[in-house]
Amino acid sequence: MFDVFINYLKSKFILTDEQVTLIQSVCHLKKLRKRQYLLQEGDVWRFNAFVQKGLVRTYRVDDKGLEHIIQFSSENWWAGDRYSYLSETPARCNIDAIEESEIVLITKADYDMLLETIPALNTFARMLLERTFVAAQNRIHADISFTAEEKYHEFLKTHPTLINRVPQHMIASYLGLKPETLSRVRTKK
Amino acid sequence: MFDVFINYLKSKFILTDEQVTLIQSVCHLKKLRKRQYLLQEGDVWRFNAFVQKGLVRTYRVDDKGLEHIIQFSSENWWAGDRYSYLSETPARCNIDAIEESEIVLITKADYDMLLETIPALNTFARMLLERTFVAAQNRIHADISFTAEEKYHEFLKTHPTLINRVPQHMIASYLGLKPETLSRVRTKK
DNA sequence: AAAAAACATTGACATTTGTCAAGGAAAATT
DNA sequence: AATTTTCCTTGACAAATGTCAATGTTTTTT
Repeated sequence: MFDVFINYLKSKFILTDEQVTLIQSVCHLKKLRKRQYLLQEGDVWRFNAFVQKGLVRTYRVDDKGLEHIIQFSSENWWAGDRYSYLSETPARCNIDAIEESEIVLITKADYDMLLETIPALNTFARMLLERTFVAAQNRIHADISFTAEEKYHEFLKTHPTLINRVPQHMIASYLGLKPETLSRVRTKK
Repeated sequence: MFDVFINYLKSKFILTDEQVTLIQSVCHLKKLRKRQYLLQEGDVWRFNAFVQKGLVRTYRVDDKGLEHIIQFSSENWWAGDRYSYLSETPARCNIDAIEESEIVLITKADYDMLLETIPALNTFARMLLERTFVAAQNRIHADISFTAEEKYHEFLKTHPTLINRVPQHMIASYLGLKPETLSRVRTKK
């Protein structure tokens, strides 16, 4: 049931059988249909969420009703609204499924317990956060430096597997472009 | 000599006198003149750097020689190229002083030792990283969603103290705008 | 105090990107 | 298989932002 998740963890650091059992005991499986919300704006996000299968998006909606995609999370990635999680305030993000998905949820209390009990998980979690931050800074760099065309090619490089799974207008949203602009950028080359 | 740094740490968590002494024993003070490099592209970044006084910028230079500012770090903030630090590869960022500055440097080896020796520092470092990541995501959101004018007002809100210390063309660079555009945005209101 | 360098503003114009509307293709649903 | 919905593309035009050049100001250096 949590095989993908456990294998992911095992590929990152060493786990004893007891630790595996402990982790599994706090995991909850959530299945999402396409378009189903994992988190809706206004609710507090209280989990660590790992995508075992499928693809979800994290996005915000502005005053004009436009969606702006902050992140895609496919298999073996994490999803969530870290701000809501840390501050325990209502989320400004929505998360929903682009494809039918399978998510492993662990509550904050359980996750903190795991961090304390399993030192290797703690170390891994920090490394993951560090790398995630580096990726975020690279994206900022692209956002402030690149033209529409360069942004698109950067996306192809950094997310090669997503191109065929994510509708183009969502890639445009992620890049801060209008769908028409992305369409033109793509045909130009 | 490291008073500002030690007071910063003490304001974040409790430190014993021995821990203070230990920390001080691995700190190095670096004074920067205006425009002096703290890190130059191509060198490997090997430190944790805390700004005690002054103001530095982290930026990248593109093919056309244009500078794109990733981050400003003033008193009581950190600076560095985390990617270079983690991967021990040549930095793509430059860091230099906007004002005469005073930086506390701790090497990676010493910093890791501190993390292991002082559990409260470890916890604090993770919390700091988490909050920094949230801030980075908020900036991404602004970059992909806002108009030039909105970006500027967001900057006023999130960095109120920097407006009078950072030349406008650098704020423009941070926001991904041209200096002329920022100038026009400012006078329009 | 004078000279030099860096900085900000403005105008005229170019380019990029966005907007709106329409049509057709692809995918999901019935 | 038919229908509906979502998605992508295209054209004509609008708006936002960038480019270039000139000028005056401020700040830094000498």
